[in-house]
Amino acid sequence: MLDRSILREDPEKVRWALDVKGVDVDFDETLAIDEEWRELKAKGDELRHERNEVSSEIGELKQTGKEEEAQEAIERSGELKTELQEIEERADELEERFERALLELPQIPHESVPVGEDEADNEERYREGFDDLRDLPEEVVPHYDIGEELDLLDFERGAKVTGGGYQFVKGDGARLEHALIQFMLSVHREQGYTDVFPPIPVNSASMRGTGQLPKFAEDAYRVGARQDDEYDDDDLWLLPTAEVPVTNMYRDEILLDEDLPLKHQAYSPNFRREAGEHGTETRGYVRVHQFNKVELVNFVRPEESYDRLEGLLSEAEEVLKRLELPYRVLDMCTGDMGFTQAKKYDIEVWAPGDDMAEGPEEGGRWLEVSSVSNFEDFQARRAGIQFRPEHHKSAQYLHTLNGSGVAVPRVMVAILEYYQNDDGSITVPEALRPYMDGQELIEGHRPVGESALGAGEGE
RNA sequence: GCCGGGAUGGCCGAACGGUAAAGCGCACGCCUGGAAAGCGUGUUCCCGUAUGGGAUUCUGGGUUCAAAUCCCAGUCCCGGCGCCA
Repeated sequence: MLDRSILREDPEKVRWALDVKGVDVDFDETLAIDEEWRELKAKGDELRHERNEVSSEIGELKQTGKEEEAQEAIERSGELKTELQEIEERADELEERFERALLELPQIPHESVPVGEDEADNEERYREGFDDLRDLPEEVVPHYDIGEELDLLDFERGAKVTGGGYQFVKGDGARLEHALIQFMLSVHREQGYTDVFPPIPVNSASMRGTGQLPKFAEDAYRVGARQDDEYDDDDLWLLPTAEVPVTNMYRDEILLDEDLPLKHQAYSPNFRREAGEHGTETRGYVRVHQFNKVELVNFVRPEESYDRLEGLLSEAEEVLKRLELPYRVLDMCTGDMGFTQAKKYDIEVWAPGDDMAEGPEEGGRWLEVSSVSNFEDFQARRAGIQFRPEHHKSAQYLHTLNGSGVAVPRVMVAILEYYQNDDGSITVPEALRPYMDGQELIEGHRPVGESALGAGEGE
């Protein structure tokens, strides 16, 4: 949420943000609402002042036994009440509209962000890990095929048990995923993160605090209600990212200066409806309705947030470096950045299995595994998270940042493809072996059930 | 799930229909060679350049000229009973 004073003092800046982020709202109307509200508010305050005076007069008159005069004053008070009601009703309505409009204004991008329309305008900052690539098989088999061949991924049964977009990860695949999670958590623990195991359902107030609501209701799963039912603050949703519970952990609180910077990491499943995403990327373990992620959340002093953004980026990168997976880092442009962010980097890992037009020269494709963002005080203001710079001073909004400690499934994809061997087995990255009882190779399993027979995979 | 009690500033805590005490903490000022103590002022949000005004006792409704206070609904906390990995 933007500070309302910025709308009054520098509306052009807001207009610019709307333009470069490609957000379409009637900003002039919002300004007009604010103006009219202030007028009514002043008038209402005046009437209320009068009424307060009359009211305390009544108190005095009653106590000194002047019943008649008191009666007169009571009548006068009644008149004021009617008048007030009219004005305040109108003012309340305007304020509500203003608040709602305020929630739909996006964060203003930082001056260092490249201006652009869509992903084509993102700027690549650098690549890592391409100098010393592994020897790959002639044809790298895409993860969804090799995952099924080795019986590590099972999309059909996931669809049977739950629905399309859900999957079973099995055997060594499941072990690999567990290992990845534990590995990430310990890397970040070394970097000074405190572990948090968050609740999975979160209420609407939390979803609003981090910016998922009201604009993105259709992307999240409702709990105990129909998707399109109206919702209030206490209604529940399945978390789309652990950012929601972890950031909102301190909602409506004031932290102490010595608490900062505060670094939390949270492993959780994430639930996304991916509404309207059909046709693009529905295959495999890349865009699914439920996936695991280790999320990094930082609470910092405002003047430190941009340094911390760089720190957060390298903390997230560390995971890929230690896994020796090639990747690149993008500076996201204004149009591709998202509603809540002031600046954002994406980390994309190289998955060599599927050649795609947008991929690197080596073939394969890029997979976004992490977004590292600075929200400045946008979320803090929505969620009411403040800190006290010095014990005496008044509280001010802190800055929040977050980054995926990389999304687990897409790293699984990269491992299944990049660590693939000629004989169709998968080498376990060295960094993960301690988390898999020293296992070095994944050779797959014999599938269970007669449906596998026809595919030539059975006995 | 049922029954009972509760929610007031950064913290503690009074007022229990007449318009939100006191204390602690913290800051500023006075005092001091300096500090402590002491004294004074301040310490939520909104409108206003400002004098100033308004709002605010968990949230939302209601009763009343007037609600922290009474009534209804909800949320959370505490205690008891029940159920339960």
